[in-house]
Amino acid sequence: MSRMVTQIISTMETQVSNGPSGTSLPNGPVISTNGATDDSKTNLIVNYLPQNMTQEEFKSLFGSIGEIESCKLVRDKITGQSLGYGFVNYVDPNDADKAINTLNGLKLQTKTIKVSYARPSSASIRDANLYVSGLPKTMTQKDMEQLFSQYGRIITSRILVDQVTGISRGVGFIRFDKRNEAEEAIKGLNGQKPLGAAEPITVKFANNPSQKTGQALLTQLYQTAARRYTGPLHHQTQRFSLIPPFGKGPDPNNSTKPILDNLLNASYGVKSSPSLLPRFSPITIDSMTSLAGVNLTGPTGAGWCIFVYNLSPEADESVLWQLFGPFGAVTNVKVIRDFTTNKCKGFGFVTMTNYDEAAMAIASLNGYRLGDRVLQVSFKTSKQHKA
DNA sequence: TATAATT
Repeated sequence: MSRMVTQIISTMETQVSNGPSGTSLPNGPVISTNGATDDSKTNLIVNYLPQNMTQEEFKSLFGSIGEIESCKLVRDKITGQSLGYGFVNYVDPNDADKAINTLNGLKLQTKTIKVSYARPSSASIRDANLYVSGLPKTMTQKDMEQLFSQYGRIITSRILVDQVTGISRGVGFIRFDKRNEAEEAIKGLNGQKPLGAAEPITVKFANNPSQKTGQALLTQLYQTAARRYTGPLHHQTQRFSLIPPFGKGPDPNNSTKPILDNLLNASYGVKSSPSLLPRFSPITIDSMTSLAGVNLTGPTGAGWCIFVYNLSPEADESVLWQLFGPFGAVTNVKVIRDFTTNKCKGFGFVTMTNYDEAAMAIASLNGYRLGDRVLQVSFKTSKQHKA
């Protein structure tokens, strides 16, 4: 089980822009002559969202750009689990454009989200994802795209690499715009040797990632349950009580602990965080919070409120998302602005769901140099509240 | 030899 956690595969992906089609208007919803609304310039698809991100967090993140007409985090119909992508339809096409420019590539926990225009929904674009294996280890993502591009428009491509060495694992994925393009690629390339390759490649339709093995689903259950608990870290394993499918010995608590430790450590999101981060140390975090957090407001409803001081007058919400997003679930960010000038008054607030992630963010970002300023970051206290 | 891309 713990092996599955360490098996996270690092990948590279081309960011393909799905440009909106049709003529462009400066503002407002586009109404075609038949009365149907054309949302091609306002509707976005967001991919590679963290597994634990909620609909509320999703809305909060994209709502910080502009007024949203509608948004939806897509979930598995049966399990209710996030499928890792969603849609945001803005009122104003300019905000959709702004969202792509400011949020595409944003790092959230272990993910780098992708924000692009949604293609018009249709049956012809479904099931157009191919799984490719037996690729020469020297073949790059560009090489692979070049090979497949003769069969149609490529939406995404990816070659899986060993996380430690960075060397290609010889397998990858190609998503075409249309299913029939994917079919043609299979006909043309399955069993063929790429230019100069020793072995033929296998090209077939990819399995649907939502069709998981029982064990993978159980892992996911554990992750979800573990992240929901927001107490101090050293209490986490002893308070945790999801046992039956995992316990092999007479004391399921003991046999479960190492698994949980792995899952919890994997959930800190430290790996993808800025290089300035110190190594994770539960003792440091705990002593810091117990000494400095005398007047902690605590997890009031939504989560743990963090006070961020010494932001520049130009700071905006996206800065706070970028700073705190890598550490875990962020439910809300707010930059406090002067009423008349609309400039940041030098501080803001961030709400995070989980105590351990909030503590990690504070430990890492307090004293962080942002431009020519040094940030002060702490749990919000009642004293600061009055100020 | 397996990633969360169409509501």
